[in-house]
Parts: sequence; C-alpha cells; structure tokens
Amino acid sequence: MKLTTKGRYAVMAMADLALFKDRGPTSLTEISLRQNISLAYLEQIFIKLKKRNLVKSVRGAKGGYVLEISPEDINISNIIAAVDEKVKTLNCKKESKKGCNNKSYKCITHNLWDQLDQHINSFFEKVKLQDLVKKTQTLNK
Amino acid sequence: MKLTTKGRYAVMAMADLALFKDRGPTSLTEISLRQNISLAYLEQIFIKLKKRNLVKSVRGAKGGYVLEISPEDINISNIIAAVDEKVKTLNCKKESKKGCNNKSYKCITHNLWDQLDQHINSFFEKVKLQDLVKKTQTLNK
DNA sequence: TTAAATCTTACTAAAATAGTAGGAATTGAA
DNA sequence: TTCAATTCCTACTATTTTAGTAAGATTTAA
Repeated sequence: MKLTTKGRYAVMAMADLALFKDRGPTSLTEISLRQNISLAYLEQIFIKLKKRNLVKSVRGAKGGYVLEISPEDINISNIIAAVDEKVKTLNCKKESKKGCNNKSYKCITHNLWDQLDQHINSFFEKVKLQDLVKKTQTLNK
Repeated sequence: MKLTTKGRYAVMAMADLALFKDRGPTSLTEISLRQNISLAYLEQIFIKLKKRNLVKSVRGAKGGYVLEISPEDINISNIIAAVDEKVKTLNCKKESKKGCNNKSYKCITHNLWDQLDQHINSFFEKVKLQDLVKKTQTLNK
C-alpha cells in the first residue's frame, strides 16, 4: 500500500507555493529546483490543480502559478483528489448489482476496507495546507 | 493510493479460515470457491502466511490450512505484513545520510506521510481477525 | 522581438501487479 | 497398493500502472 509520487509531488508543490505566496507568481522552474521534481511532470500536475481551481496560472514571462484559495482553506484531500489519486482500498464496486466477488453478497472484509478509506480520508481532511507551512509540529497534536 | 489484491486476498482468506475453523483443516480449493480467488494465487499467499506462523498446513488428502493463533490474537497488521504489503506512503529513506529529495533537509511534507503511515498502521493493529468474523458491526464503534 | 513561462498531446521505459503453468511431494482413504 | 486430493515450489508472463520524456504551440512582460 503506497501513495504514488503524483500525489506526493502535488502536495509538496502546493506547500512550496504556499511558502512563497507573497512573492507573486511562482514558476514551475523554481518549484522544480527547490523540490527536485521534473519540470515536465510538474506541468502535468498543475494542469490538474488548475482544473480544480486550487491554483490559477499567469502566462508569459514572469508568469507562474498562484494559490487560488488561502492555505487555511485547502486540505490535503483536495490536493490528492485533484491529481486523481483516489484513496481507495476497496475493490468492490458500490454501483454494481452484483456484490463483491461477483457474488450476491458483500465480501467478508468489505466493511473493513470501507472504514479504512474513511479513516484515511478524514486524516487528509483534517490537515490543511497551512499546517504544512507553519512548521510541522502543528501536525503532532 | 490503493491496497493491492494480495493484501486484500490474504485478509479475506484468513477471515474465511476463521469462519470455518471448527471443521478441521480448510483446503485452498474451498476458499478459492467461496471467496472467488484463483487457487494458484492463494497457494502463493499461504506459503507466506505459513512462514509467519499465522497458519499451519496439513498436507495430503483431506488436508488444508488451520489457524495457528486464535482470531482474537491476530490483527490485520500481522496479515498484511506477512504478505509483504507494507503500509508505506513515504518515499524518503530514514537511513540515508541525505535527506529527502537528495537534499540535506527533510522535504516539506515528510512528517505528513510519516504520520499517515502511523495512522493507518494503528488502524490495522486495532482490528482483530475476530472482529471481521463476528458480524462486522463491531467495527463501527 | 525575444526569452520565459504556461499549455497540450503523444509517446515510452521500467516496475509492479496479478496472476498462469507445470510439476513434485505428501497422505488419507478405497 | 493405488488414487485422488491436497500442499509445496519455481519459473514464467500478460497487463496495468507509474513516472516520467519529448516536442512543440501559445502567451506575454520586458
């Protein structure tokens, strides 16, 4: 069970953006250098963040990206979801008429995974971008 | 972010084993049919569960697998760990002299992932195999 | 006009996942 | 004694996902 780099990078990049938000637009080149993430890969990630209105772009020279919402109002969930990193440990489809395992009932462990999902999601919802920026101790409470 | 089938199957199979533990050894063929998991794949999974002493095998005709420990004493963590499904969202290596990102300091989000790991692990440690067997409501508290 | 930036689409190498396949060894029961 | 049901073991493989790379078009401040 692991989080993929896309989700991690997205959160790192957003945190970087929050950290330097007073300097005007931050270019992906800067983030790329500071966070050690490929520029082209960042570009793809930011397209998605923009679609979800988490950031807005300033095109052309001296351009870059700016947070669309203040760091207190963005939680990690928002970011992870934006780059399609679903927190999903369950395989069983809710929509399907059939239950899990192509049988007519839920698999034994159905509720377990369901609750794990909720658990992780609620963790991500509690943590704000702001928490990552103002020294990480805040997380430790 | 997702759990792979190997981890899920292992937990399902162990739950199945717990459910029918009074009937003597349960064969993988039975589990395969009930849980809809490929037999050959189950075999691989059970080799690992056996190595960790979670189950013991009875070879030959009428053989199968038996729980080595009672369902109250096995938690989900044990099972997931047995099949090498590490809960690991962090990429940064603790051992390395270098910090995350090949830089000399921790990445901004280091603590976040670290805490998510702990969060998930503590969830898995709290849930016993027994909880899955005696109607899943128990989980809902 | 130019350089720095975002935007867009297509491709791809590597790794992980989720198995299959084939057979050897063991053993209870007919 | 034989057979069928079972675990055990090792190797292979198709598919999917991940983590990018590549190439260029578009925009705009200076």
